[in-house]
Amino acid sequence: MKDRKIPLNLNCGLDLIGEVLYGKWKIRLLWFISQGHQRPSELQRKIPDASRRVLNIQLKELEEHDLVAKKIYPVVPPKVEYSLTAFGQTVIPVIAVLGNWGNENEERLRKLILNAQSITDGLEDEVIGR
Amino acid sequence: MKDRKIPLNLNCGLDLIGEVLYGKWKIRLLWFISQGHQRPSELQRKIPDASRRVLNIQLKELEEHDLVAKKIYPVVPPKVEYSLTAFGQTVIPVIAVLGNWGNENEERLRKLILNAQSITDGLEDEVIGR
DNA sequence: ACAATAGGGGAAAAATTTATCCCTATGCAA
DNA sequence: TTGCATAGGGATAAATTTTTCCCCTATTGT
Repeated sequence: MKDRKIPLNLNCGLDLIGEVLYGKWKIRLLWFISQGHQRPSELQRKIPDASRRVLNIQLKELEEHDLVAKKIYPVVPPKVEYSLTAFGQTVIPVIAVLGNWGNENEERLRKLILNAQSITDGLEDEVIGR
Repeated sequence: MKDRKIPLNLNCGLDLIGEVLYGKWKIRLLWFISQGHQRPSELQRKIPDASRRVLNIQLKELEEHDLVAKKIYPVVPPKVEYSLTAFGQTVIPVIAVLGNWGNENEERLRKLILNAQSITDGLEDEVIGR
């Protein structure tokens, strides 16, 4: 989150949760941390499609938003562990609800998404009274 | 959603729901439609910070993902109404969970977010005198 | 004739987010 | 000695998303 030209909306609960959860990998980071995968290298292996850099950045944002805590052990090679804060733990059930909906509708969603990707000519809009 | 250079992940439920709900205004669009605000101009008034263009685009994506249905009445001036599909209705409780968490933690989130912003923006040191 | 209305869409610019590349440091194993 | 694992960061490029600007439809009312 850099200097913004476009101001944030923080009007309602949806804006607020959006602000802390929006980010390509954040939800997954929270999820994997809640599953006990706490070290950066572990998280990287769990989320191989993300670059190391972005994971660091998003972890730092999660930390700034007090959803995760970071513990640095002063050893060499470095050792770091992330854990959920008490506050962070309260968001896990919310994430679970998201994931459940996705899982329950897995096949359908997969089809719809892939289909939408390939459609350029668009759907036939339903026209009333023609 | 144009041609992508970076492939989608559609591995788990979280990926899938992310794919259909990701978009700055989509969740709000679904929410307001579920509240009975169905016409584009109404939605625009409800979400004045979004450009008309993006709302159209995101509505079209929601339509392609079968979360909303669009009815075009062949009258002049044009009349259009969006409504949730049966499938779309199943995602409303999920959105409600998000919103509730945000509302329950409203004050805290607001502080955390504004605070994090000023960290990365670099706090202007208060200059005494000058 | 012309504005107002209600809805759309193309092109390009701006904003934002992610990815890529290269660098730091230490200790251990081959 | 080289390579690997650990963690992190700066600079820059690329990808993606959103905004801005301008144009279009067709009818009704002034």
